Amino acid sequence: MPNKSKKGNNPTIRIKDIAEKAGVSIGTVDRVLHNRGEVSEKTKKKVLAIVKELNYQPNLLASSLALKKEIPFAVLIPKAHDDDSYWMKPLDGIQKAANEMAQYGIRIKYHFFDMMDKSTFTSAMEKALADNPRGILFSPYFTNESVKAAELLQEMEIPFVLIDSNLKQIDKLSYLGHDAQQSGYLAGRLLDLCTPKDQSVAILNFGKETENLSHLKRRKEGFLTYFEQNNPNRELHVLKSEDEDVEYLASLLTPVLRKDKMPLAGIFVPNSKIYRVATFIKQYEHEGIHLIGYDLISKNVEAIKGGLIDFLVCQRPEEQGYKGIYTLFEHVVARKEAIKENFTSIDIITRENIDYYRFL
Amino acid sequence: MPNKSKKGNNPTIRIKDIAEKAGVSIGTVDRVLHNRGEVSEKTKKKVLAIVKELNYQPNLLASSLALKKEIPFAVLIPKAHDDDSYWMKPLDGIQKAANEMAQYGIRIKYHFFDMMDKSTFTSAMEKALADNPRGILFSPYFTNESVKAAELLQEMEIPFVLIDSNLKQIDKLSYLGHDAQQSGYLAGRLLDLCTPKDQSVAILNFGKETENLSHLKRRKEGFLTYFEQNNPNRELHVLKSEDEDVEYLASLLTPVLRKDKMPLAGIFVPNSKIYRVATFIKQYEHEGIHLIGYDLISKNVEAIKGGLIDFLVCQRPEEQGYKGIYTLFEHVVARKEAIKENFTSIDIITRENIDYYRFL
DNA sequence: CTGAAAGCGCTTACAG
DNA sequence: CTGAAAGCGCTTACAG
Repeated sequence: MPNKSKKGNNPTIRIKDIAEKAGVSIGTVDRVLHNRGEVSEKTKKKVLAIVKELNYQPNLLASSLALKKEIPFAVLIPKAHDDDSYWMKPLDGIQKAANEMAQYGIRIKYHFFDMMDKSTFTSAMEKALADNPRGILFSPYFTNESVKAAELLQEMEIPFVLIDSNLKQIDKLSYLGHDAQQSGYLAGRLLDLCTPKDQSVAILNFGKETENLSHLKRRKEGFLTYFEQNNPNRELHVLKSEDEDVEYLASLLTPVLRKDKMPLAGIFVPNSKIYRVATFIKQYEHEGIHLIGYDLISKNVEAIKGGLIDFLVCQRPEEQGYKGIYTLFEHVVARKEAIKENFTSIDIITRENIDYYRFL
Repeated sequence: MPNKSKKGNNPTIRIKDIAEKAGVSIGTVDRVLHNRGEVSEKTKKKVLAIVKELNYQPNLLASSLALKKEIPFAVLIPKAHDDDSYWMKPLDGIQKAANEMAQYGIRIKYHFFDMMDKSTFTSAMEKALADNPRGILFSPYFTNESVKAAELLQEMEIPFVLIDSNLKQIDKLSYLGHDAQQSGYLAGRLLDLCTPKDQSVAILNFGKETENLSHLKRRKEGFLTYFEQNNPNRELHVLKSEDEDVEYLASLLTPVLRKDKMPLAGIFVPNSKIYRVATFIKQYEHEGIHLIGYDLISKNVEAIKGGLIDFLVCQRPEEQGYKGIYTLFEHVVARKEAIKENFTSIDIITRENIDYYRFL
């Protein structure tokens, strides 16, 4: 008997329709659909054939309503030191997704680890697993520990997504984040574009950097590769600062500025610390030197609005968090395929478009 | 009696809980919640007080399931001339949203109008209204006709969102699109940044332009304002091309190139036609002139990848479509507040980040 | 191995 | 003006 649903012109197929067509009860159809066993091979085949023929699509609303059961997810990301911390941003996206999916029973348990202490990651992962989560989102900040954790998750058949940095060799549900090498390459191009070709440029790494190291390395590689390929004659300074202190920066950068010979026209910092350089530039009145850095933390926002920074490369951290949870949700609830390497856009932010840059 | 839901630690409030607390039936609670009348003032007040006290949040899943009714939306946008047309992009976003919301009963009827014929817009709007849509998304391409339509919709109390261009004076549910003026301002800044200060730049409008005119005007204003405010001494050519033909472009641009005096260093086209200039640059071997334009149509993508275009400003057309439908959905189904002027990000695309630029 | 029944939270037509 | 009941599509515990 055709379904009398008011919805749609071509009527929606319900398990009831399948049951009738197969001459079984809806309970049996459900057992087949969810592989709950206790069905003879014969009826199973029959039901599956009809499911396919009618192109049955389960009604997620009805399913979630009837299940009325929590789906626990775990999130493991670095602890944000303050409200301005980079790690607040993925968290915002995760929470937005959590709110939207609460109706479907998704419950998220957060576990924050200390970026200075590997053991906190491992113990956080243990705690997370104790809840028997149906999915995990984590940032593989400590590579070795993360690989181990990932292998364990594979064994336990718990799907997981990675954000911020990737574990290339690991088979995850999805990676959400930048192609770090390419973002460095882009930074090279931007700096090349806005500085005279006969002046030098510098890349400056902060030694006390607590961010993921493989990230920084790849950004630097990309930056250097750009100049190798496109402007090999450009003089390049590769600098490392042990300290974020302005006086220290001055002692490091002043020799390189050499206004007479090949003056320094631009500086690239492959992480969110570019605002330190901006402070130096301002205090020592070196305005005119072009600065490129990463991430929209508020000190950088201030510096870009003040005209001290030209470009900030942004990796959509909120989107990484949001899509990460969404990917888990789609996999677990809707049983959809996920994209393995879901690189987020490499966004270019200037003083002119920053006020319009937002995540949903 | 507390609810025994397995979900959540603080139990979800159901209408049943409210009914019990108020000493009425769930039918009465529903009548109050949906203002269906036929309830005494006294019980109404009592119920509303409890709703507020318990912070009741309706379960959208159950509601949609029980309603089992179509929610018709109408979409009115310009007809895409071919698959490469700009107008395919908002359509993609609209369709993505439509798919996600189909479970909730959202049904979308599309009405495409001809950008060369105002009357097709008016008749499309009439057809759209004949279906009694619960919400409308449209692009106010023809300003006068759109204002009239908007006023009619207000009268009929049909919520509507605008995409692509805005009707500032009209009270819509939401506008999704660029701040056109600011995007032109950004283009000015980018061109200024990548060209030597002692060379000239040009803005080129295509006269046969069929895109929304107010858009173009504001982009141009923004561009000119940038130079007024930041580099008033820069020589600026304001050009208008009656033809997209390369030979015509050559006759127009060659006099301006003046390699001897103040050579032309960059050209800005405030719409998607920048690829025509790229073709001219290539054919006449003027490589080295910086080009900035709009929109990721495939001819522009090709030119930016070939290194002929430096920057494309992108207005996230897919996102405009997606969020437009989502806003209608939230308003109609979830009764949420919408943001009136929801400017989309002004994205900067280069050869280096274009392959990573994607919409969900 | 299979079916009938109750229930998820909300909506609505009907009886009073 | 109000309540009891049936139903949306799916899930599950129980009886056979």
